[in-house]
Amino acid sequence: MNIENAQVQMRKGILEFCILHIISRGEVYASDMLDELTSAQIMVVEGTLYPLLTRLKNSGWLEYKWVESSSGPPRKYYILTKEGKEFLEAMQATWFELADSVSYVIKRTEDLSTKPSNPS
Amino acid sequence: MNIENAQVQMRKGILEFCILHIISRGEVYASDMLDELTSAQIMVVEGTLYPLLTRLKNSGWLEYKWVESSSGPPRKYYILTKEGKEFLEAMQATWFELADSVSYVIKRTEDLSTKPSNPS
DNA sequence: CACAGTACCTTGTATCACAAAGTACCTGTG
DNA sequence: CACAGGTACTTTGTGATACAAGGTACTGTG
Repeated sequence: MNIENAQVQMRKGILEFCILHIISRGEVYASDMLDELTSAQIMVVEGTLYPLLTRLKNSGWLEYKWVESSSGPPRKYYILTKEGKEFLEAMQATWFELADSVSYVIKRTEDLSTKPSNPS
Repeated sequence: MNIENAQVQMRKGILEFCILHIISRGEVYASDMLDELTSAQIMVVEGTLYPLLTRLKNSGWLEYKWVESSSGPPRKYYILTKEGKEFLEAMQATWFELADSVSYVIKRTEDLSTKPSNPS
C-alpha cells in the first residue's frame, strides 16, 4: 500500500458526486466533464468516466441524447433525471456529514496534542 | 446502486485516514478506536476495522504490543511508526486537496445556477 | 465444567478506479 | 475511393476495499 493508492481510495464515491454536480448544471458530454474535473484538480481518465456514466444511467439518474457534432462523431449529451436530482441532494448531504466527521477527528487530534490529558 | 452504497463508497479511504489520526494521539486498541469513530458519526464494524489495522501494520505504518487486561483477554495496543506519521501527513494533505476540489465543484454549480451564462 | 463477556481473526461478496485495448465516426488529402 | 489523423464511446481484466457473517481464544463466576 502506498500514498498513490490511498489517494485513489479516498476519491472513490467523491468522483460520482462531482460528476452528478457537473451534469446538474446543464447538458454536457464526456469531454466537457473531463475539462471541468481537470479544472477542479480531479484527474480522471476515460476508462473511469465512461463506466461511471453507464452505471449512473442504469440507475435511472441520468438520461442522454445523441447530438451531431460539426467536427467528429456524434456525442452523448447527458442530463439529470428527477430521481437523479434527488440523489444528488442526498449525496451532497452525505458529503457534508462526512466532511464534518473528518473535521471532528482532525480537531480532536489537535486538541489532545496541545492539551494532553494523560501525559505519560 | 442506491444511496447507502454511495455513502459506503464515499467513505472509502477516509476511514483509513481517521484511524491513523486516532492512533497518532497515543496508544489505543480496537475498542477505543470504535468508540472514537462512533463519536465522530462514522459507523464501523469489527469486520472492517481489523483487516484495516492488519493492512496498515503490514505496510509498516503501525506497530502494536500486547497488553494484559484486568477484565478479559489481552489487547493489541497500536502506535504509529515514524513512517506512519509521515504517511498520515500525506493523507491529511490529500484530504484537504480533495475537500478543496469538491468545494470548487459545489461553488461552481451554485454560481452557474444564480447567473446562468446560457439561458436556453 | 458451563456460560457470558471481551477481543481478535477469517472467508466470501459486491463494488469501484484504472490501465489497456478495441470499435466506430468524421474530415481532409491525393 | 483508400488512407491517415483526430474524436468519441466501449469493453476487459486487475487490484483494492467495506461489510456481513461466522469463528477462535482468553477471563472470571458459580
